[in-house]
Amino acid sequence: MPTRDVNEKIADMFDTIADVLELQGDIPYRIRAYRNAARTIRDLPQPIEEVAREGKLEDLPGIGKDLAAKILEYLETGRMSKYEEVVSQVPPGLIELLHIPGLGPKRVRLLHERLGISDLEDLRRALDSGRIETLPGMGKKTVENIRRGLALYEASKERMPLGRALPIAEEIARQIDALPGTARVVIAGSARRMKETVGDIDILTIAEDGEATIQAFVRFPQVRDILAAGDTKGSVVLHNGLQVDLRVVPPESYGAALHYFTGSKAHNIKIRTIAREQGLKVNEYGIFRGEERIGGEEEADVFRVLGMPWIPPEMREDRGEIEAALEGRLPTPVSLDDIRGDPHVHSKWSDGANTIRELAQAARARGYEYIAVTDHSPRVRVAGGMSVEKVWQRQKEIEALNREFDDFRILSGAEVDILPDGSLDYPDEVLAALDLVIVSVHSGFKMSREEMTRRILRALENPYVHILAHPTGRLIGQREPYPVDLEAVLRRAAELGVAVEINGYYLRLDLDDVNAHLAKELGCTISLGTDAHQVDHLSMMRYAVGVARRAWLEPQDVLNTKSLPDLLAWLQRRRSG
DNA sequence: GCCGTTTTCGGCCCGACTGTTTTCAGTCG
Repeated sequence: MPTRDVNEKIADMFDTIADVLELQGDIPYRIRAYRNAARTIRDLPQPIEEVAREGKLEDLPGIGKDLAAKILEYLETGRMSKYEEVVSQVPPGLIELLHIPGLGPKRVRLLHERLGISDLEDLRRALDSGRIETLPGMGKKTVENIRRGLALYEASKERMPLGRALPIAEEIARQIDALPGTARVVIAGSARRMKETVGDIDILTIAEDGEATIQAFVRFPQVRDILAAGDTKGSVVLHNGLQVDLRVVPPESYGAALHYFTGSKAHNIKIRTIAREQGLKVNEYGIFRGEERIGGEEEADVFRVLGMPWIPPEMREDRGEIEAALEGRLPTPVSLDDIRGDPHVHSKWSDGANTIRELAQAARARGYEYIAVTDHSPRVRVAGGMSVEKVWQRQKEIEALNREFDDFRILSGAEVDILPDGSLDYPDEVLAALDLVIVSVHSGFKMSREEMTRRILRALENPYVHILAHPTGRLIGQREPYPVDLEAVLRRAAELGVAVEINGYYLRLDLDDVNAHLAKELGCTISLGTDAHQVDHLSMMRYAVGVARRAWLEPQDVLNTKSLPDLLAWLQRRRSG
């Protein structure tokens, strides 16, 4: 069975080939070609084997005759001779050194050729012995930078989940905003694009006195190390290890700089290429025709001069958004304002921290029309799963609460465990009495791909099921997705009218952006749920929306953009049909 | 190595910062 694991594998091989070619001083354009191809394959929603089978490898952007042949070779033989050839030419540990900030191909090569440094351990020893300073072009400061780069690399091998990093960034932005002379402040970079993890935080500001702003910034209490502090740029590492860069930009360049520092890099490259074709130049200072500045104060200027509408940051990954914008078919992605309720919330009846009343009040205060309280079923013992008896008791409480509200509705729901054989953890008569039934896998992850697929497919067949939650079970930075033929699951869900979830809990974000896009293409309805276990978690809806926007989902693709009457009709549809 | 209503060769995004350079190389975003 083809899987996207193979995509990852081939993308990694191409990236490694690019690394080695860099070390060998090959021409930059060939190196870039490998990197572009790696990115294309990594972002591909379907297994590359399918593309290969249809003979469409060369239709993929950045894949030509040569790379298509290499992919085919790997798919057919399990090996790629170019990869094996280049990898055998360098010591295995040398490639990793390229990933240390401050070390590029030239310096790694110098270290290797002159000092015999071949891996992290060699580098650490050479730093301690002071030998590196004897090399040409390696002064004390460069060596010190490499030392810091090594520490940074080891400390931050893992990127920080967006749900941790964004609140930290927002707090720092607030502190900058409170400084005297700050006119504007905005978070840019991958955090603005709502990428599921971020490597560092980029913040832009317009300030009267750049130097004073930077000096204040590097003295914020969260700061552990100051990496740079000039009059337009400051760079720090916080106590939690997160790197934050602050840039002071002039008002006339604000929009151009915001676009530039939001990225992604691939998106920016394509924008600049298109600008060049039109005889324009786009950089972080503005948009220029010859010497003449024709825009740059607002971000929309960048897109307008190139003849396209403003593209939402979450879509700027060079996954076709620029072409879509130019052709006037850029979707308007779902936004937080479109969300009318939260269909996945836990109360004290299972492992939630708050009462149903507290959850309802918090949801109502957010402007929602409804929530579904979806406590766990008994099998999930660690989560205080509800016995059938408790389901009936809870039902009474919900009915009583609903009589108190005339502009808000609590739906009685459950997150029902999918047992290893694919049956559900409540009998049908209980499911039938619930307004909204979520199903999900919480245990028995270690089955084969075929068994897991069969298990989930069987659960979907139950006519009382409305939503499949966190369909891959992954936890960012903690647990890989369980093996499953996700495409088969999504296909069947679309046929049966079962919605699939983008779980907004910051460690889940499951489905992810690529799979959520695939789900849309296959015709699935998608439910954005927070899986909140306390009232504060209701705010994680913004992460679910972020993933949805990265997946190009529009309001009509999303279950909980429906009004309460429309939602109730949708919930009834499968049961009555 | 890819790509093409400026096509099959000759391009390929581009500026800043840092350190060590005496005019610029290496790295980064």
